[in-house]
Amino acid sequence: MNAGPDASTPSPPQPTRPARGRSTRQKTAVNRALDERQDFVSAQELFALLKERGEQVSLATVYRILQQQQREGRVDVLNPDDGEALYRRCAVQTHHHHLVCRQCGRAVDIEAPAVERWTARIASEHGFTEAEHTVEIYGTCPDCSRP
Amino acid sequence: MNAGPDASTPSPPQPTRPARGRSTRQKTAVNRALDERQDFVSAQELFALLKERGEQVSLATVYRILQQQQREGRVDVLNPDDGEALYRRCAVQTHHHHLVCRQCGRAVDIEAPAVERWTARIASEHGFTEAEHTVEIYGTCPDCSRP
DNA sequence: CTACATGCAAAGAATTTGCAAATCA
DNA sequence: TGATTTGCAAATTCTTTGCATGTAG
Repeated sequence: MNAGPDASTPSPPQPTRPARGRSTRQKTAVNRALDERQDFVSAQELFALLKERGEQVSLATVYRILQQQQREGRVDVLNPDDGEALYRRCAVQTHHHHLVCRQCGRAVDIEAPAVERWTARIASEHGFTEAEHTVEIYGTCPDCSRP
Repeated sequence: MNAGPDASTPSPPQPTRPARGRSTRQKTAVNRALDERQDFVSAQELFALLKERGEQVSLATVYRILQQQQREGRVDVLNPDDGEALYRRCAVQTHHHHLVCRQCGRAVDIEAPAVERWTARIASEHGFTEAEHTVEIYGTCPDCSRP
């Protein structure tokens, strides 16, 4: 997507694209859950969470809403090795990375212009074009490592 | 990129465990294919490739061999967004990253001590322990971008 | 009213697993 | 021989889709 990591771009005053489509009970519920729990969660977890809470939203709809928001750039997505995608409503809308807790999904947004520049340089040095990159750090957060 | 014998490296943590288990026709075939085609391929592609070539190996076995080698640290695995894991026999056995062509799977090994240090620092600054990271660069290689 | 949203169940895909038969050492 | 390996098919998981019905605007 982002072909030229341009860290020097001044934060554009265009935060969240206005939510598309109609406003429905389901979207509201999903959004509320995402806003409250600002940790990475899987679609299935989110679904369980909503159900537990009494909200009636089908799993398919959760997936649909999630991918719609992904398209709109309103949620960040992670693809860990274990085959379950993780979603999160991020504070920052600009390109950034994450330091994620494996246990609870809690995450810290990381911005690192130096890394952006580095990846761009590596790619161009090897003649690769349209470079994108993936940089995520996984660990155990202070709370979860406390015995 | 340069992964050559580094005499100055302090005793490297024994990465290449001797191939385990028995040697079989199937393992030989899979290994040969992996060694020849040193690009990232999915299990399914590898399976098709072997079949095409006349080698008789079942898909399940390809998966089993691949995950065994992964455990042994003999292949690197990538988890792109599109849900298919990609495997590759790497020249380097030490920790490194990749610059991968989206089209053909061709990859360049990248070593970047600075990035390693950076991720470790970020994690510890936030009190995260047992930090690991994912750093991959995707792009279009010179050959594939040629019209 | 009518295009978009949702629910449900079925479909898909990638990967794993149970188990009997084949095979390497 | 005897423990591994393999093949095959069935099972699992996460995710997507088809279609009839519901509903926001």
